[in-house]
Amino acid sequence: MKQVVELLRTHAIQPSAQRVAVANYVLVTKEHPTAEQVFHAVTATFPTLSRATVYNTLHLFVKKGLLKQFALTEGVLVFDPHVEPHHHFVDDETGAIVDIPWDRIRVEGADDLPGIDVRDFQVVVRGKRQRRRTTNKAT
Amino acid sequence: MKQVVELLRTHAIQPSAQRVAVANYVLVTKEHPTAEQVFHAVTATFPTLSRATVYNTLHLFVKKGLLKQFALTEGVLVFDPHVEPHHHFVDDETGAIVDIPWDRIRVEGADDLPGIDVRDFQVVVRGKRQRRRTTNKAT
DNA sequence: TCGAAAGTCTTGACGTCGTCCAACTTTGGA
DNA sequence: TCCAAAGTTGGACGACGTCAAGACTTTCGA
Repeated sequence: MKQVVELLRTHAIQPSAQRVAVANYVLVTKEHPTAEQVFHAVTATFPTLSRATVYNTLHLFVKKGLLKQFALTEGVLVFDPHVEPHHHFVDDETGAIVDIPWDRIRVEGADDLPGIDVRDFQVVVRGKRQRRRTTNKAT
Repeated sequence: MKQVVELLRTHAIQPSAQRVAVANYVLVTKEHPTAEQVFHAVTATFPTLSRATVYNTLHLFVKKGLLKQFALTEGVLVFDPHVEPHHHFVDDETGAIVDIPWDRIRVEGADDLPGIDVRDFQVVVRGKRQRRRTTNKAT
């Protein structure tokens, strides 16, 4: 709680009650929530929060570097508090998005493309999870 | 466009007038149009074509393997008649999507992830195009 | 030729996602 | 305290996409 306020301040963001509420959800989650998921999750405990404020706040956080924004699945933006470079796996069956550590995949040549100033890149892997072995958690 | 009719037939698709009209745009373009762009482009010459038919037709083409579908930029699906594996570059400034040949980037380890049946993967590169000399590169 | 069945298309309603704007409230500095 | 700036709200709006019902077409057998 306190550390979120500090975090906002160090990023030159006024820690209003609404922003702290959004931050406490979206900066802590391990999921990759959509804006609507953030809206529903936060209004559960902060009912007067408006949709516009959620969108304003998320965009502000992106601009300030607290979040990254992706469009990996069908037509909705997701937000990711994990801002260091990493790759993503998208489960075809559920749409779930899972982080893949940067070192797990080696990429050569992506930052050296003619005529392009590369800002960043990532590998997007699609497929399905194997449920048979390798799980100690039954679904 | 006889060859489009043939192409549809060989993919077990009834070549109705509407489908041929959509195919003549979306299977020929080098762009990565959204469904709405397809709708507007095709209705320009086929005014009675309905939105639902465009969506139905695009999904049918995807199911039959004539198109691929991506969600790379802000919240809209794009369709790509280039169905062989390749990578993509997204221009931050314009949102334009450009194909990158598969051989241009080498990726190791993406198809060997524990617990995942990989269907396909691609590298998504973001940045901006160099228009002239890049002296004034801020950030 | 006729009629039925299957396939295809259209209309219009609907839901979601996201933006915009004008009005209101809160904050912080002088 | 007062005022301006910053932040928030609700509602309207538009883009995107889906769905169901009915109409229209094509096919095909009798």
